[in-house]
Amino acid sequence: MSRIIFHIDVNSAYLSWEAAWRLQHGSTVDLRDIPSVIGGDEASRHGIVLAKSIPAKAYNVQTGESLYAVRQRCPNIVIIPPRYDLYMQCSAALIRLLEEYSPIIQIFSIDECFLDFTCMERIWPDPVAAAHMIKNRIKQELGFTVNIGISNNKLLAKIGGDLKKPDMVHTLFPEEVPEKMWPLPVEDLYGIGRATTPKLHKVGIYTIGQLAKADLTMLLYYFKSYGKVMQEYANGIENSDVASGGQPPMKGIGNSTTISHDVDDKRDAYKIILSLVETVCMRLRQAKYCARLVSVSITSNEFLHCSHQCKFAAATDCTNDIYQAACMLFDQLWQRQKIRKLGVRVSEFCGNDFVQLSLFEKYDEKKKQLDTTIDNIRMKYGTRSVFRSCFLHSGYSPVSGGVPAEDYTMMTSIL
DNA sequence: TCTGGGGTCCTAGGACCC
DNA sequence: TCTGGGGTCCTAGGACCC
Repeated sequence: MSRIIFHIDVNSAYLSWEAAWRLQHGSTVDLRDIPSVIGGDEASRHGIVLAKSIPAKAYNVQTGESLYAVRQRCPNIVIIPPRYDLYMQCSAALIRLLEEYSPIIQIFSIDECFLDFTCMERIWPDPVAAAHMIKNRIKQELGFTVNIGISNNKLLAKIGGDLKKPDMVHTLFPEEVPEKMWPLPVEDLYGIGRATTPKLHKVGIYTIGQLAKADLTMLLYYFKSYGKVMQEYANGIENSDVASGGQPPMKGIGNSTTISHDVDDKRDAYKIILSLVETVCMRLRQAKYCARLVSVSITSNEFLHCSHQCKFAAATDCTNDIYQAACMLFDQLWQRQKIRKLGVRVSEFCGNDFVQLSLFEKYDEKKKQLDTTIDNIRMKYGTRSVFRSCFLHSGYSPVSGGVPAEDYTMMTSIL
């Protein structure tokens, strides 16, 4: 039996949520009606566009573009700082509403999800009418608009939902693919990004239709096994389930930060690394994992990127152990280049409910207790309530990097 | 480009082993 | 040694997504 899959996507999510909040709190201006963006703080070198209004789109404002460049073209642009806690709440409210329509929902990112509508046809025989009803309820009750794409699989539902925005319902069933999807530029296909697009152009493929009908031997020659996947996608072939059974286990936890000024002093770098390790380890312990692999990455002021990793003999969740490892990795990696951004990431998880005693290290119950105590204090009184003295008057934050909220997981790259 | 931060997956090349 | 072939693991980097 063929399935009915919805893809629900909040239009310009961050901006819509901020706009809706402001209207609900007495503002007379709807940010969605004027050239506006959600953007980071330029003074601390976080100045990029995170979301844009449709009037801003008329100035060709791109997500990820620098605010400086945007202001050159559009001097009257309104720039609003991001508020992630608001976005979490809006996202959660959206999911709660959608749960009234199907128990099978896959949260794909903070502003996107898939909903399996297959068995709902008895209650709502017309899925398109149901999608309109859902869309309109979201608009009325939550104050923001969504696009809903409908098809038999997640890939087509997602591409269909993107056809025309905002506040629209689209179908993209397999029989509609030649007419609705094949004329689109090839970069509109899920999985085709900045690097692959020019390569496809080079072999004469500009539209999804051309990719769908291209010679497979040629695709395999230029793109290896990915050539086959791309061609299947271009033909609308994809059959993964809407994965609603809880979130898939996390594979890694990482935090990184762009520093407000270039760093060329090792002691400064160590402080930033510690602040990142603090966040990473708190999240690690919260998830009840221990990690075996630690990796450190550096982005230079020239945007050159490098990374280095090492493995523990036994997995750990101890801030101090991971900090020591990260510093060693940094020493081995750093060639005295000016540092713009630093990152710390841990992976290769196992449960933390037992202690793997290494042959050569002594298990230290005190270290464990220290971490647990600090976690508890921070949970109760805030992340900045306890911190290491080296941060006093250092100008660096004792804890850096964001902590995604519990009830929302990042997307996975497999649909 | 005055270019963020959080993820996942894939691949090439080298080391090592049989 | 004028040096086979294949498997596995590890590492760094790159591609993609939101």
